[in-house]
Amino acid sequence: MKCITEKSEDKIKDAARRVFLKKGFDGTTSRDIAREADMNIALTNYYFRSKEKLFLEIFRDVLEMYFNSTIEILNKKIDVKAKISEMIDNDFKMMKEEPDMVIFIMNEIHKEPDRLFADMSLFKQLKSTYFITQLEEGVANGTLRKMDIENLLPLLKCSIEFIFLAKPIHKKLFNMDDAGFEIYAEEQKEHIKAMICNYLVIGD
Amino acid sequence: MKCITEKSEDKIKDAARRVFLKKGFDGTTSRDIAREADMNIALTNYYFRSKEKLFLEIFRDVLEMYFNSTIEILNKKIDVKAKISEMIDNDFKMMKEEPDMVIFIMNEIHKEPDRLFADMSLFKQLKSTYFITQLEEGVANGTLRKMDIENLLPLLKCSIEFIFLAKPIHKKLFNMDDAGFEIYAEEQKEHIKAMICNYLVIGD
DNA sequence: GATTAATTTAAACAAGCATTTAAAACTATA
DNA sequence: TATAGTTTTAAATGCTTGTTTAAATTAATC
Repeated sequence: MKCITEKSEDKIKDAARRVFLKKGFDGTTSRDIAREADMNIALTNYYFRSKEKLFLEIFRDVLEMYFNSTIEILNKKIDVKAKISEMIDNDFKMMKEEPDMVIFIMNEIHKEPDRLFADMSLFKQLKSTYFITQLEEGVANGTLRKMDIENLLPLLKCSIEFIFLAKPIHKKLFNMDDAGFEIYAEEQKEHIKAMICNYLVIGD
Repeated sequence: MKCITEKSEDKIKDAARRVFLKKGFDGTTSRDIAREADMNIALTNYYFRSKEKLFLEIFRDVLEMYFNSTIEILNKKIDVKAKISEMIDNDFKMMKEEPDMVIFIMNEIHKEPDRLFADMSLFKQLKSTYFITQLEEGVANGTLRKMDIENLLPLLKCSIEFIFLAKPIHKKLFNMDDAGFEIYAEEQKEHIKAMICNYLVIGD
């Protein structure tokens, strides 16, 4: 992944990504980024023209990363139960690899909803996945409860993402260390899979 | 609620609460607060000594507000199904009244987890509610699935809170205006109640 | 190897930041 | 009404912010 001699532009972008994800746009200074990248403070503007433009580039990338794996799974030719399980596993993996991502996305969109318009194509893709067809077929078959994608998708996303969002609260409230939290999260994951399938799949 | 002549100290605190909730600590300047309160910029420091101290007072209040109604409901002498329903209704109401609250809490804790230590008593209260006894009794009875409070509580909280957290995304993704979102949220609320009870209560 | 272009640098820029100052304007008590 | 205490004010504090400058250094082209 990492080149021997990473280009300055990429070095800055990678560093900025790390800092922005941790501290958010408002909490990050140009000097923070330069320090993290180990580069001169003027180079951010030389390559990206402004802090705002650099941020928007990164935000676009992060949003894409957040949605891409989901879209991929939703289009897989596997049955609904397996798909739900994989969706949740994937979210779980994502939250472990990029624990700052979801709170970052939610917070930046909350403060400036227009930032969301960065990439419309992602939304179009999400609205035309094979999963939607599967749900409709299942309802017609009588194997699935009637439920719109609008209602099901957030259920799949929220449960895992929320416990990572609220990780500090959980650790404090239930006296867990990081290892304890991992065990707890795995437990929770299985509950969620069972609960959603239970509800969606008729006669499960 | 609002006095005819609100004391300056309260005027500043109320204004600061509004601004902090909307923009977060980093995104809020002393001048923002003074402008919102329509007061001289020096008065914030006159009454609260610093922006940080004012913030911590407000953060404590918000955290208390977030947990208090939950604790109250968990201690009610009503059956588990009714309690779950009321918990979810309460979260729903809270998110409509204070849409910025949850993202604010999550974000500030994420950036500075030590802020959470502001009020330990809330956590103690949460860990000794009547609901825990009820769950244990239900498991002993064979009426409830074996499930720890650690696993159940986040399920109750996450589903409603998450769709409000991600409200801009939902509106954009599913082409909703504010009215449409309200209808959608009500729908989702009923799904969540049914799904959780379905899973928890044996033979439901 | 000289000349042009691209990159990096230290220093400076004005604007905005949280906070402080000291004087002014109130309010309450005598 | 005079006096002491509280509250509010405009102005200034020193520091940090994002961004720019112009010179220095490196790389590329002939």
